[in-house]
This record gives sequence, structure tokens and C-alpha cells, in this order.
Amino acid sequence: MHSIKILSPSFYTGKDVVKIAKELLGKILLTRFDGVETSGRIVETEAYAGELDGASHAYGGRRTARTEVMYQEGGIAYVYLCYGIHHLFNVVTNKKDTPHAILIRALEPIKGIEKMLERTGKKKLDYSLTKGPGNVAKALGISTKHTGYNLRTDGIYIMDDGFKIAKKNIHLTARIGVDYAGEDAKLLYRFIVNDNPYVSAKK
DNA sequence: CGACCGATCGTCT
DNA sequence: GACGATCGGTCGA
Repeated sequence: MHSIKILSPSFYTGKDVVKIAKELLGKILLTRFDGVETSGRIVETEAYAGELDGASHAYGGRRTARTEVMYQEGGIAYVYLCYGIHHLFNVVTNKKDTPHAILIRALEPIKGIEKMLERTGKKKLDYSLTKGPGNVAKALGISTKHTGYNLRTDGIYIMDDGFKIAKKNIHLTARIGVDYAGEDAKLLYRFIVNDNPYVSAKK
């Protein structure tokens, strides 16, 4: 038996975003809104390394109303709307004024599957429920109104239940959908759990 | 205020 | 594997 612990603030601030993205594999993302809990184990992440990363919304120190939250101290949520439809949930990391973030791209569902089916309008559980970042946010009830939420106190939590993923089962790839980033699109900043059916795309 | 574009998804082949 | 839907964020005028 292992106790379940909410990740401490130091988890998000003391290391490079790429290392944290890898460490988030196997952790549990949980939301509790109106007393209803839904959760899943993280099986796919992507690191976005701020000002120096051509794929990041904060590339070149870009600072807008939308990206402002990324410049805060790590350990909070950055949620933005993509393609006008999909709410994408990111974990802000590093110190204040270092706008690093990690996109959570896929989960293996754990708790509240019925509620997730209701939110997504799906009839039955299949691998599409929490495959891909848009689906993850929808299933957990996360939307842009949750941007800035503290990941320890506000209803969205990332937790460690002691589950470990063997190093040999972690695979690195280039990030998805960032061709606009030029050379930076080739960076191996995406982490996936090998052969997990919830992972959003091959290679 | 108008135009362009996107860290995607679901459907169809 | 390919493609169209869809609409807020962003930026230029």
C-alpha cells in the first residue's frame, strides 16, 4: 500500500521543464468540481520550453493576456482554447518569469468514468475517452476558466500514488502539431508510455 | 474591426 | 492516412 500525495510546489519549480514532463508520466491528474471527482493516470506529455522554444506560446518572451499565466510561479494550470473548440490543459513549471509549461496529452482513466462519459457525450468507454489533449480536458471538465488554478488547492490536482513507470517503457518523440516551429519542431520533447492504448499518436 | 490561423478531433476512405 | 469543421486569440489597420 502506498499513500496518495498531492505533488509539492517544489516538484514544479526546481528542475527543467523537460525533466518534469518525463516525471509526470505515471502521476494522477484529478479534478473535483461540485464534489464530483474524475481522474486518470498521465501517459503522454509534451514540454514547452518558454522564450527559447519556437513551439511555445511564450516564444521570444511573448506576453499577452492569454499567456500571462505562464509567467507565474510553477504549479498552476494554463488552459487555452485551440481551434476555437478544444480546451488544452497545461501545467505551468519553473520560477516566476520563466514561462515553461507541459501539455497533458493523454490519460488512462481511473475514477469517475461515468461522469467522463457524460461530459464527452460518449456512449461507452473506449480508448478515445482520454486520448488527445482536447479529450483529456473535456473528460475532466477542465476549461479555460480554470487557467491560473493552483494545482494543490483549487479543484485540479496532480498526485503521486507511488506508481512507477520503468525507464525502458518511456519513449521520446517529437511533439505533435507544431510544424510551424521550424527546427524546434524536431526537439524530442514528447514523452509517451510505450504501448499504452490511450497515447494519442504513434512515433 | 476584420482577417488569419491554430499545441485538435471525428469521420471517411 | 487524409481532410474539413469550427471559433477565440492575436495582430494589423
